[in-house]
Amino acid sequence: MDRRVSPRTVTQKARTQRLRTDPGDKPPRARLLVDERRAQLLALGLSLFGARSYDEVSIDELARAAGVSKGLLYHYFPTKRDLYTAALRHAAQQLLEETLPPPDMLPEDRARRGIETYLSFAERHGPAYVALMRGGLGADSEIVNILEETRATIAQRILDALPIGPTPIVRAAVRGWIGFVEATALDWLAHQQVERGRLVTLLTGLLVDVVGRAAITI
Amino acid sequence: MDRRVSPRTVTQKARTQRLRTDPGDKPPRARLLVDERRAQLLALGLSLFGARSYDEVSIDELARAAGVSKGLLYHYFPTKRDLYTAALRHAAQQLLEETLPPPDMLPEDRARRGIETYLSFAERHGPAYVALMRGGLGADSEIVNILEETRATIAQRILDALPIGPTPIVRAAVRGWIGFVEATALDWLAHQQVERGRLVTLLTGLLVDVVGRAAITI
DNA sequence: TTGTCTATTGAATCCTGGTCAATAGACGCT
DNA sequence: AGCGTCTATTGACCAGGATTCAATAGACAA
Repeated sequence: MDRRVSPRTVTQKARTQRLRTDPGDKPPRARLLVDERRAQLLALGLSLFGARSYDEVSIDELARAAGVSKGLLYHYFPTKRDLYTAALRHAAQQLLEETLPPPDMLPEDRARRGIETYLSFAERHGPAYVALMRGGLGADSEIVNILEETRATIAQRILDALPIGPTPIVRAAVRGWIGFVEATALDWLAHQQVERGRLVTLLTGLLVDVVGRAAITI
Repeated sequence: MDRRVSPRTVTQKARTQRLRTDPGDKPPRARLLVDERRAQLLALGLSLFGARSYDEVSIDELARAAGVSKGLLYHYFPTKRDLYTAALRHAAQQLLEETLPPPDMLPEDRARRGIETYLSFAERHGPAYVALMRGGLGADSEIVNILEETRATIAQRILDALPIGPTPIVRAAVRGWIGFVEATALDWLAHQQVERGRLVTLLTGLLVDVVGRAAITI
């Protein structure tokens, strides 16, 4: 990936005609603030990577959809993978922010609120949520880590609220419960066969079951 | 991907020298039966794609590892993705075969046996199992389908054994439980912090909890 | 031995990820 | 207003990996 490109022999004529291919047909360059442009590209990346798999979305397509050149994409993100990673990380951070319950709630209400806001996020950010969930499916360690760190944060919120200390099996059970939540959330997004409130009730009740079961599993 | 290649202008000299670059250094062509060759390529694909991510494994590398030409790979599988897909499908079929409990068992014992054989498969086929679960970066719909069909088959085995009819929420709960199993299986493979029998007991007990909870969730 | 079928090959082609020199937008200063 | 500076933006170019394709050789039957 660190390619040594051969020196370019640029003729005098090519030099003067560079970037001047029929300028009459092109809109003028639109220069944005760095933050604005970066945010635009992240949102677009999430949108496209949420709808199709990573290698189905080419840099060319991303550039066309954003109305910019490929070179600009590389100005902001060193590689296509970096854009993908940044977009997923952005979605993960949003998810964690939006699912953090108020600290003055009772633990039982916090769990329910957390699950409610989780499903709400999944619904409002449909493709971005799917991209995040599927991104973690890859074997690329950096991207798996984004999702695993997100899960670990959520797990820690749960463990912090438990009246018992976290044994390995309780940790594993909480991790499994998060897998349960993700599977039902994706199933729910895809099929919409269960009413949301009912799903929240199921997930909340199951958290208690899971922890209880794990605590007594010898 | 359906590329129209321009007609090749092959000189008379190039035509007679085709496939004749220093034949003294090459082993003779080894022609295999179609089934044998295909099975070889699937096993190799699973091995390599299980160890590294999809786009880290090139067609060149696959060909070299198999001791064949790139052209042969394309003779058997239309694209690199098709080889990948076929390999995953093969792993999924193996998983379903090896986790099917004997039909004359009691339902409770079937569930435990199913879970035991599932974890056993995950352990024995480590990287292949992980590849199946992770499917590749932002897995495309065909690959997601392989995994979803596998899960649906497992879910149907569970639902068939239930004394109650499957309402949408029971279906969702069973789907969630499968998510739970997968999450804990992957966690267990990665960290080995819980003894396997204990995990089996947890998962078996939780299946009862999950179904019971779903049945009463109004 | 000859003919036929097709698995196998390696060179050629193309597309996508990435590079890079030139340019133009934006701003500050005189 | 004009000039200088910085850098976002561009489009042509490049290389490697995915794919194509015409030629060849292995295997079998007559």
